[in-house]
This record gives sequence, C-alpha cells and structure tokens, in this order.
Amino acid sequence: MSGTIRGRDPHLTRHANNHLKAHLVQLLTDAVATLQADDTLPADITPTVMIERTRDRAHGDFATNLAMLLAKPARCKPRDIAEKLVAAIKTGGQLQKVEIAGPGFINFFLGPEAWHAGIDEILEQGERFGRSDIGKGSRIQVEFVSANPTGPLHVGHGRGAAYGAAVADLLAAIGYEVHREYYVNDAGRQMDILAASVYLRYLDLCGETIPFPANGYQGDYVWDIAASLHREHGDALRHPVAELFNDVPADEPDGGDKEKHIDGLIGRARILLGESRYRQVFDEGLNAILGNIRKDLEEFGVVYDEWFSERSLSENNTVASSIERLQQSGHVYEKDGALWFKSTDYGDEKDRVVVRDNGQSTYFAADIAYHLNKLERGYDRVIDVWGADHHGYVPRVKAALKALDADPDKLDVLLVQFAILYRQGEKVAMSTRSGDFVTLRELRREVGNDAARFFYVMRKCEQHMDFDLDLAKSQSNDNPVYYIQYAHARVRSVFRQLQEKQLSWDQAAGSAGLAGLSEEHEQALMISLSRYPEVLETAAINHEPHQLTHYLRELANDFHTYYNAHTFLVDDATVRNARLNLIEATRQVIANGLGLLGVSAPDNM
RNA sequence: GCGCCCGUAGCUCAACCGGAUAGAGCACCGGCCUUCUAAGCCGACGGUUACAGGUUCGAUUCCUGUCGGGCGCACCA
Repeated sequence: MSGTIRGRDPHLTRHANNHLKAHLVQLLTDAVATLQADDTLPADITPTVMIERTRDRAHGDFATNLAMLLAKPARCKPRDIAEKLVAAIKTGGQLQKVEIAGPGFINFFLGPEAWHAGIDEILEQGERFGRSDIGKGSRIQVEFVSANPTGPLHVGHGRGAAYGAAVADLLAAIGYEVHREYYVNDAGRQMDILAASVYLRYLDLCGETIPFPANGYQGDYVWDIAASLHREHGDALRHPVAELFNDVPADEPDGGDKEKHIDGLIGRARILLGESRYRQVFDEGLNAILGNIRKDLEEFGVVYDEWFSERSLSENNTVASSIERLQQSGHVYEKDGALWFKSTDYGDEKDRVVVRDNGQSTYFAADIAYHLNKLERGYDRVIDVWGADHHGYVPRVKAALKALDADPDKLDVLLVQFAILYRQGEKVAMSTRSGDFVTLRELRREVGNDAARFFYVMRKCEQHMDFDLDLAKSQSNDNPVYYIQYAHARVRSVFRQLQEKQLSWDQAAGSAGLAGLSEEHEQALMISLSRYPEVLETAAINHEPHQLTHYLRELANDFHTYYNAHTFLVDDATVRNARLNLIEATRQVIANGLGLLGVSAPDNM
C-alpha cells in the first residue's frame, strides 16, 4: 500500500458555506463562461475555481490562481488571461476593486461593509454560528482510544482521546451524523494476564506467599482490584500456591520463559477455579478498569455513543462467520496447523494467521469481524484513530475488507504519533506493565482538563509531540489556552463594567452603527471572525483540529490588540454599541471554537 | 534489511489537498499600567525550509536518492 492513508469524502464541495467566497466563485465562473462564449477560452474545459484568503492585506481580501491554471489549456500567458477575466467580471457592490498581481493572481478587494453582515450573523446564530450542513447528515463512525482495559489510561492515550473527540465534534459541527465508539478489548491473552495478575495479588491478600511473574501487571491498581475481590469473596477463591504453580514452566529470572510461565499460570488458574469462577476474577478486573477508563474519559469531556465489546463478537459467532466468509472467498489456507489469510493478495507484506494452531482465533480475526460489522452497520465512512505504533496493521485490515467485498476506502485510519514525555529535560520511560507511567488522570489533575485538551490537539496528529510535563504542570502563562480564555473573560468583564456604569447594550443600534467601525483593528477583527466557518470546515474535513487552535489564537490576538488600542466603553453611544456588538461576536466565536475542542470559556480569570 | 511518520528561527510548532516577501509562541533585548483584568499590547533580533538532484510559470509542499530521529516488521493485543 502506498500513498496517503488519510482519505477525504469525495462528495464534499469546498467552501460551500461561505457567502463571500461563494459569491466570488460565481463571478469567476460567469466570467469564464463569458470568455468561452466568445472563443477566448476553449469550451471544453471546466476549471475548478479556487478562492483563497490572502496572506497579505496588500493583496486584497481574497485571491484566485485561476488565470495561472487556465494558462496551459488556453495556450496563453497567465497575466493575459487574468486581464480578460477581470474585464469580464462585474464589479460593484461589496466588490470594490479587482487587481492583477504577481505571476497572474487576481486579487479581490472588498469594501468595509462586506464584513458587517457577518457580525450580525454571529450574534443572531449564537452557539450555532460556524456550523453547517456540508456533511449532509452522512453517517460517520469515529472509533478512538480503545485502549486495552488492562490498566488506567496514560498520557499517550490522552492524545488519542483529545484528538478523536475533537475530530468527532468537528465533523458533527459540519453536518455529519457522528457515532463515537470505543472498542473494548475484553477478550484475549492480555486480559487473561490481567486476570492472572489479579488472582495472584488476591492470593497474596489471602496470606499465600507468591512469586509474582515477570510478565504480570504490577501496577498498584491490580492490588486494589484484588482487594475488592477479597472483600467480596473472602478466601473462597483461595488455592494453595503450590497447586497453582504445579507444572508451570519456570519464569524468566529463573532461567525460564516468561511467556510460557504466565500462560502456564493462566491455564492452572482456569483449571483450579473452574470457568465460572475464573470469569468472576476476570470480570472483576475488566469491570474495575473499564469503569475507571469510562470515568476518566467522561471527566475529560470525552463521551461515547457505544462501548463495543470484542468478546461479544466471538460469543455471537461473528468472528467464526467472518473467517468462514474469508474461506469462501478463497483467500484462506492452512499451514503449520494454523489458518492463514492470504493478505498478500491485497498488498500486505506477508500473510496473517487468523486461527492459531491451538484453535484459538487471533485478535486480527476479531478485528476483521469488527470492521466488517462497522461497515455493515451502514456507515458511509468509518474512522479509526490509532496509535502510530499500529501503522503496520492498516494494510491487513484493508486487505481483509477487500477480500470480503467490503469497500476499504470507506475506512480512514488516522495514526496519532506518540506524545513523548519529558521531565526535567529527560525522556520519561513508559511501560504499563512495570507500573511506571504517568496516567491521564494525573496529568489532568496537574494541568487541568482545559490545558490538556488544548495541548493535545495543538499539533497535527502525524507530528511527533514533545510533551514537557514540567511546563504543562507549571500552570504558567506559557499555556496558550489561557491566552484565548483570557480574551473571552475580558469581553465578559467589559460587559460587567458596562452594568456598573449603569449603561446598557443596544444590539440593534450597534448593528446600525457598524459602519462607524473603521479602525484598522476593527476591520482586522471582523475579517478574522468571518474566517471561522471556513476554518471549521477545513479542520473537520482534513481531520485537523490544530487548525482551529491556531485560528483561535490568532483571533484572541486580534482581540487583545484591539483591546489595548481602543476603549470600548466610550461616551458616544453609537460607537459604544457597535463596539460591543463586535466584541460580543468575538466572544461568541471564541466560545464556540473552544467548545468544539472540549475547552471551557470562563467568564473571569 | 524492509515499511510508515517526521526533519522549517536557539527551543516548541504553523504555512489553507503547488502560490505572492516562509509565519506564530517561548527564550533573549527595548518600550507601554492614575483610563474596560499587564494571564495583555507594541517594537527589535532570529532562516541556504537536513542535503543533492528532478518535475513547472511557481516547490517547505509532489518525485528520486542520501543523511538524521521516532515507530513498526508475532500463531501479543
């Protein structure tokens, strides 16, 4: 497999929600048609008209590279085409001036009044402002975090949580019907190792003396689970250690194999306890940890529509029937006693085992069933947010979907790179098993949910992230989220001052007075505000919440600059009301943007 | 060895699926509080976009190669 992993919804039209851009696109499309009608341009081309915001105000408000794109098919210099296009464009109204610049850009200059309607729109739509129906109610599933319930979430999972939640919320904001899902790996060997770990700690609490396996889960939380198991069952599940370790291969420190050792222990525990009691131990661990994860995420502002159980897939034979379907498709063979899926037929680098020689199906087999299930539930698109360490897994899942005649292009796998922790300039080693890690909960307590949510999504997901714990913990002003929240709080504060001065805000008068806001800072702020719907759209479509964080910072900067340059509560009521309209609109957009990122918008700081 | 991601200012990162003079924050330096919160504002400094080629009107962006960093390459999940 080559090329990009990330896909885009091909049905989307860009910038559909922006009036000003849409208007310019229309003008240009008309101009092209005019030139085609008089044979200046070939009739058989339908160029994609792209309107961009300019980086430099000297280049106007919007620009298009259309003339450069048309140069080749028209066999003509870009600037010449630009001249003809401009001549064919009807100016007037909000469109003040059209210029040709550089290699052939066409720059559009709008009059100040072009931005006024946007301010009214923000105030009218309030919390809804920026949202759109571009997604047209198309159903999209976002699966994220899905950490094994073998321990608490750590800071690495936090990035997936914040990122996945933001992507889901962004997509919902542009009109997708989003289903948020957590895949619970409540089956498989890792869970058995957890169950064994819990059971050994339990035996310890019963008074047995046990050598804890090198490969067991050593975190304190395992003791806690064992303790509640002991509270509930007393010594009822107790068996002598000698019986448990009977015939179990030696552990690694004793010159043995830690994998064989732990598997032996699991096997013995099953026999001694019997399936039903073993399941009680197993579920004690599963439920405790899953409950913890759920609470953690909820407190982090991350909510799910569904917690999908892996175990349910094997219990209702979905895994078995998926393997059967693979066999029927003729892409399964037997070798060394195991059942292999010939994923190399679909571009994977090697074939993959679906049923082990011991008869157990693999995690991959369950994942095939799960992804097939997702698509069969009728989602138009399915997004998996995975840790980047699972990237090698993508080709085999897509291969399986292809083999089963499902459409692999409906699946987007977004790989989130690791957040590398630094403490006092040193990398922090992380290992769930050794119990040496920073939990998400610890992080949240230290830096707060707002900073954590924001910090995590500030960078695009494929960018490795250096997470400086000391900086994040310092509660200093370095955290960019404070800067944005401060802008929000400042607006609230201005309105409190307004009341203290026995004045009131007349929104209608403010709207009528917007024309009076001709200061440079005011223009800049209005223009920034008008960008919000576009930012939402591109951030959502590209699955890049970091675009929103950057935008919000710029918006806050525009506001703070304005705040420092001008007084809002002036004696002139017309100007005062207009300015209040403008800053209230700013506050609304900041609140909307932060809300989508799961960050609060405080009234005072 | 093979595959994926990354390499941009001293540090952490942007750059709108190829656009105009590559931008922010932090750090450092210099200014602004008797006026709506200084968690703020203004200014200065800072670049051969790792390197070498290629594609074209135009490349940080796409292609090839080299170097460097991260992560994978199980009958674990």
